[in-house]
Amino acid sequence: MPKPFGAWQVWKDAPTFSATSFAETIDGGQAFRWQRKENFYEGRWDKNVVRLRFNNKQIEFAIPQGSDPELTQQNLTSYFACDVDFARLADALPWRNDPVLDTAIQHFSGLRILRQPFAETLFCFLCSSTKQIPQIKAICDAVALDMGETLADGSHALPTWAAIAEAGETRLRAAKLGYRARYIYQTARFLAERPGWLESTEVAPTEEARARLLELPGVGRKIADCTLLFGAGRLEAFPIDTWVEKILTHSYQLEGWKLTQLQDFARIHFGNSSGYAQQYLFAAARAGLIRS
DNA sequence: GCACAGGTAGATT
DNA sequence: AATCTACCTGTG
Repeated sequence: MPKPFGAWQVWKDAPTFSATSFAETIDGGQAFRWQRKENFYEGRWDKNVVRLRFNNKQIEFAIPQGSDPELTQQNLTSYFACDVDFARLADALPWRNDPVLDTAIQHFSGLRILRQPFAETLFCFLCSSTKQIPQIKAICDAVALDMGETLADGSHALPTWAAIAEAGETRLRAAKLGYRARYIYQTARFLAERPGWLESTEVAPTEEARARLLELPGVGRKIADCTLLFGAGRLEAFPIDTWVEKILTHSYQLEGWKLTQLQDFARIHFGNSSGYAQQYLFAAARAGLIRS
C-alpha cells in the first residue's frame, strides 16, 4: 500500500552544506536515484525512500508514514559519509597553487562524496556509458519498476544482482539499456556464480578492488573508478570521463596526454583525495565556471 | 537526417 | 601499443 509522506523534521547531525553544494552532492552525477521536486529532492537507496530539502541552512527530511526516523537518520549518516571530514580534505587539496581548482572549490564549497551502496553504484554506472544524466535516471527507474522490491511509498528499489540474473537480458533491453543490457546481464551471471565476490571486492585494497571490478563484463577503468569513488569511499579513485579529460586538456593544458598519463598527473597533482578534486572540477565544468 | 552522449571490448594497424 | 569501430537509444 502506498503511503503518504510524514512531516518535515530537521536532520540534527547533518553535515554543513550550502544550497549549492547540497544540490550538487545529491544531484550532480554521483547518484542517479534523486528527483528534484517543487522545493525538495526525493531519493532512494537500499530500502530507503527519503525527501530532503535545504531550509534555513539546515537539512530537513521527510519519510513515508510509518518509516523509522531514527533509522533513517542513521542511514543518512552513512549515505552522506558523515565520518569523513570533507572540509579538511578540501583544504588539503592543492587549491593554493591551482586557480582552476580554487574556483571550483569556492563555488561548490561543502560538496561531499556520497557513500552509496556498492552493488547499486556498480549497476548505475554500468547503465551510464555514453548516456546523459536524465537518461541514466530514466533507465534506472525503469529497471527498478520492473525488477526491484516495492518500497514504503509504493515506488521501487533498484533490483539486486540476483534479481537481474533471474530476469534476463530481454527485460533489460525493454528498459532501453541497448548494448549495455548484455554487459549488465553478463555481470549479473558472473556475480551469481560467485557468492560473496562483490562484498569481498568492496573491502579489498583499492588497487586490488579495481583489478577485480575490471574482470566484470562492461567494466573498464572509468566505471570501476566511479564505483570505487561513489560506492566505496575510495577518494583516491579518479574517474576520467569525457568531461574530466576535456577539463585536464583545456584547463590544465595537457593536450595530447594519454589516459594513463592523465591518471598519473591526477595522482601526483591532486594527491590522495584526487577523486574528491575530480568531483569539484566536474561540477565547475558543468556549471560553465571552468574550461572543458 | 545526423552528430553526440559521465565507455568498453575486440579488431586492425 | 596506439588507433579505429561496433554497440542501442534518445535528444537536439
